Formats: sequence, C-alpha cells, structure tokens
Amino acid sequence: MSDEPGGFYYHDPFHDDRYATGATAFSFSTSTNSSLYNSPSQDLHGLGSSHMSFTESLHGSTDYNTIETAFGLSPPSSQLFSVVKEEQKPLVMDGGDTVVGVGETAVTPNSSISSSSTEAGGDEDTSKSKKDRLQKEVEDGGGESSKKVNKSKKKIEKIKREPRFAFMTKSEVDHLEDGYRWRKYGQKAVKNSPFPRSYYRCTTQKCTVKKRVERSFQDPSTVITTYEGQHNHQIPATLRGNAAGVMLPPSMLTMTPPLMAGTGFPQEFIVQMAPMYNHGGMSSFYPQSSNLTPLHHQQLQHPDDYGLLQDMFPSTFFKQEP
DNA sequence: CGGCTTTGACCCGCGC
DNA sequence: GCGCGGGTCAAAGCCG
Repeated sequence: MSDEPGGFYYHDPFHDDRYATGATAFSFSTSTNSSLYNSPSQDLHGLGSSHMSFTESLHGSTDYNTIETAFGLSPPSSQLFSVVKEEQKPLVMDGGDTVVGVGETAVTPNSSISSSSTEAGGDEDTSKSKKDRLQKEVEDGGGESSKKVNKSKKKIEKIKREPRFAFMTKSEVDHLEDGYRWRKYGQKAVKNSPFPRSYYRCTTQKCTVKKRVERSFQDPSTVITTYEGQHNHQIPATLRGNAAGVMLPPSMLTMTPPLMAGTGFPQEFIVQMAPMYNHGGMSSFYPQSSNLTPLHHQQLQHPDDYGLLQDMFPSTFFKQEP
C-alpha cells in the first residue's frame, strides 16, 4: 500500500507482532467532550437487551445476531469514526509501528477513520511456536524456580486469544471512566510520541481484562484506548462517583452495562460502527483526513456502507431492530 | 490501612 | 549476539 493515509495515520495501539492474528479488533474514534455528562441510559435501550459482549460476538464462533441488534439501535451521542476488524491477515504496516489503513471505499467525506489491528485469537504460526516454546518452558521448568514457571504460564495465557478493541476518543482526560475499575500497572514512553502509554488492569478478581491508554501524537486531543480481553463480571455496583462515571464523556455515556459487562468495551462504538475495510477482505482502515469530523450515525444505514459492513459482518449482523 | 499510582527494573521478541 | 522497544512486575510512596 503505497498511499499515505492522508496525513492521519494511526499509530498502532496494539503493536501486535508478538500476538497471533485472527482475532477481532475494532478501532473507532469518537468525538467527546469530557466535561459534559449525559444520561447514559437514553440512547441504547436496545443494547440493554443484549447480554452478549461485543467481544464475544466478534470471536470466531461468533453469533453476530446480538451485535446486529446493537447496530440497529438508536443514535449514539457521539461519533464513531471507524471500526476495523481483522480476521486473519495482519494489518498493513507502515514501518514498524504505524498501521496504514486502506479501506478508502468505506470512508465518507466527513468521516475520519482510525485503523486498528488485532491480535490474539489467532493460534497459528508465530503464536503457536511461541506458545509451544513457552509451554515447553513451563514443562521443563521443573528444575527452575516456580517464579519462572509462573511467568511462563502467564505468558502462555497472554498469547492465548485476547480480543482487542481500540477506539479513539476526543478527550482531555486520558483515562476515561467506562464503568469498570481499573488499576494502573505500568506506564511506558511511546516511541515517536511525546505521550506515554498507560497500562491498566481490571481490578476485579479473576478478571484479566486490560486496557492501554495513550494519546495520539498526531492529534493530542485524541485518546486511543485499547481494550484487551473480556470482563467476566458485571460493572462494579459501587463505582467512584456514580455508575456511569462522572468523567465519562458523552461518547461513553451510550454504554450500557450488559454489554460492557462482557467486554469492558464502550458500546457506543457498537452503535456507531463505521465502514472500515475493503471489499476484498479485511485489512485496515484509514482516515482520509486528520480532522476527526463526526460521523453521522446514518452511515450505518447507508447502502454502500452497509455493504462494506456486510463484508465485515454476517448479513444477520445488520438486521434492523424492529 | 487498603487501594491506587508511580517508576525503575526486568523480561522477551524482533530486527540488524 | 546485541540493542531496542513493548509489556509487565513489584517496591515504594501517596491518598482518602
């Protein structure tokens, strides 16, 4: 892909080379005003009926019907710029860290799209070999310290499919409240970016969901959040502030607990999924301009976009909600 | 005092 | 083999 992403290219939040491909990941952007706060329940009533997590829906054995419901829902309060799903092929990478999107046909003039890559979920080739290595390490680790063994086990688990979803949000705050409780466990400087990347883990016991938050160096006002894994619990009843999160930007307010419970993933994204990939199959998706112009939610119903999305999701996915 | 953040160290994979 | 970069760990400190 020789075309430059029109001035806006997405710094790959996944950096997935060590993870297997084949999982699903979406990336979307939202324009938010972190200082505002709306009622989170007004937009996505339909979603509330679905307990299927978005993550689950995007897995290989996915039943997209649930998502379809989500997509056919009421207009979100924020703008989704793009969504990307990558099944098996890795993203087209520009250099090492930059994901170069394609999907030009899916881009509408007033939309700005981010691209995403996905990892995890895959179990072929590289990940397999790595996994085998790790497994062997664990097995042979009898003589080694238990610490080492534990680490190896952890790595094996890590290599195992962990669906990831990335989305971009216009926000002044890095860590957006999404209803879950997160504990920061690391921060690293990002190459070629003045902004550090923060690593968070869900504090709920046995929940292995993680998320990474970094600010786009292309657009400092944009926060790139990457969720990894699925929540195996409901949103904590007692959240600091209130359940919806005082800091929750409007874009996040469309989230509904049932879905969030499954993914830790903002449902607004579901509602405003945008076309994002080529007809020929999933690759990546790219913004044609750097301005994060809000994307009209009607896009989802646009015939062309619909078609694009159909490429990405089974037809049932877009069945309109009565 | 518990929960959280900070931050340097460490581990690992990858490219050269 | 070495260096780089990403991701994670864990001790220390902070805060309510």
